[in-house]
Amino acid sequence: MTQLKPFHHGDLKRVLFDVALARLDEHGAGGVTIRAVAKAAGVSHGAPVNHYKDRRALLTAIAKAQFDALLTEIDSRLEELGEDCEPRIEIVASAMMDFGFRYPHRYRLLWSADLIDHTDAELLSVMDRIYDRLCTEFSKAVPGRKFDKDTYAVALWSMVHGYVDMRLSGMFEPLNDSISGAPRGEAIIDMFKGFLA
Amino acid sequence: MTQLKPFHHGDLKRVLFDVALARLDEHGAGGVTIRAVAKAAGVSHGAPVNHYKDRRALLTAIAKAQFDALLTEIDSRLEELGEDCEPRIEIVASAMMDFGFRYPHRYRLLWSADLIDHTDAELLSVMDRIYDRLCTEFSKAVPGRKFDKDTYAVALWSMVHGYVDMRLSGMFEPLNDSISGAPRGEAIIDMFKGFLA
DNA sequence: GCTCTATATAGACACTGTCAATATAATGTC
DNA sequence: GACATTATATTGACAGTGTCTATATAGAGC
Repeated sequence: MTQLKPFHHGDLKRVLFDVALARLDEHGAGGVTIRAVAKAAGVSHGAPVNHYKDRRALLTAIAKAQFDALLTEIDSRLEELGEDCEPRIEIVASAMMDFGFRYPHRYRLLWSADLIDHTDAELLSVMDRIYDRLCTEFSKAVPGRKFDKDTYAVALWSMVHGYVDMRLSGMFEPLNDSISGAPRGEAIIDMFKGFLA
Repeated sequence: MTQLKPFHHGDLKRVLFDVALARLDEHGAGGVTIRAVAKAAGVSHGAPVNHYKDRRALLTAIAKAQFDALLTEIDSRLEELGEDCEPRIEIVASAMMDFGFRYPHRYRLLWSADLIDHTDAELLSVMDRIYDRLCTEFSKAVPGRKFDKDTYAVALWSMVHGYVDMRLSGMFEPLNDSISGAPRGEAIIDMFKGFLA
């Protein structure tokens, strides 16, 4: 029998994660404090340490889950598209962009070196897999070019990341006008694609 | 006569700025606390409020100064080069990149929406002037192209910013191997230039 | 001399992360 | 069953933080 308020929560790790993610979306990473999360989860401020050793570990876990979700989304879109070579690079790029504009605080967290641990092995692993998707598409799309596929992949990912990051800082144009920040975002991806054609 | 420790510091605003900048370079933005800066400046923790109304204002002032310095550097390099059209875009891009790799914490601060005020009029003004430099070069370099100069400017700035930002997160390759992060950075700029040729 | 303003101090408040000591629940072992 | 061990949660403390208040002093204007 589960009591109304058992001493052992049972699923606290998951609840802490969910609460932290909700607070991230609503208040930004600054709103994800150990004490606020614990309070929202209905436990004392000392409870979370049993599941996340410190705030950094909690935020890193959230970041990792976001990269996982992004990779899943990319693979899902790629699979849906089949092996038509040409538009596949756009798919990877626009999936990243869509994610950034849909979840600005989550996206910002992914690149906050002061908040998460960018040397975490699992985090690096999923980032590498995303990077591999880009490289794979480029090695198919531009076989005999001046620069190697890594340069193309780095350039495109950099461009997409830089665009999202600067837009989230209010640069170029306000975010409100379109949820996906599409017009200019699509334009620069088109431009990049055009360069390869 | 200046006493050894006069009540009125006389130049506290400047000292606070300098101390804060030094702490930023050494410890990152997290090390720039009002109390630590006040202590290093030899005043009480309540003194800074007379010169910077809160921590955000202090960090925003520092950010503004960095953009000013970057613009000055860009203009200096452009002037040195003369009106040869072709390599001027590279100059703007590499000046940004050099700044980012030389002063990682300063660069990171420029895009920390939670730490500085990106609606500050003076800040926006100097950012606009940097953006204008890019646009000017593109309007000279690519007169009759498929995309307007803003798209090129946004794309290049995004690419450069994204590359620096991700490298500062440890992405792609370690920062240690070269202070300027040059090889891949030069490659992606070359690639962009090549697209326009 | 005086007043007014700018500037600095000191203390308080409500937060924060993290650690240590303690208490309780759950699990494994006999 | 009883007992020891481990996992989990509570509570309190500590050193920080930004920011607000009340207070004190310096300097400038008259």
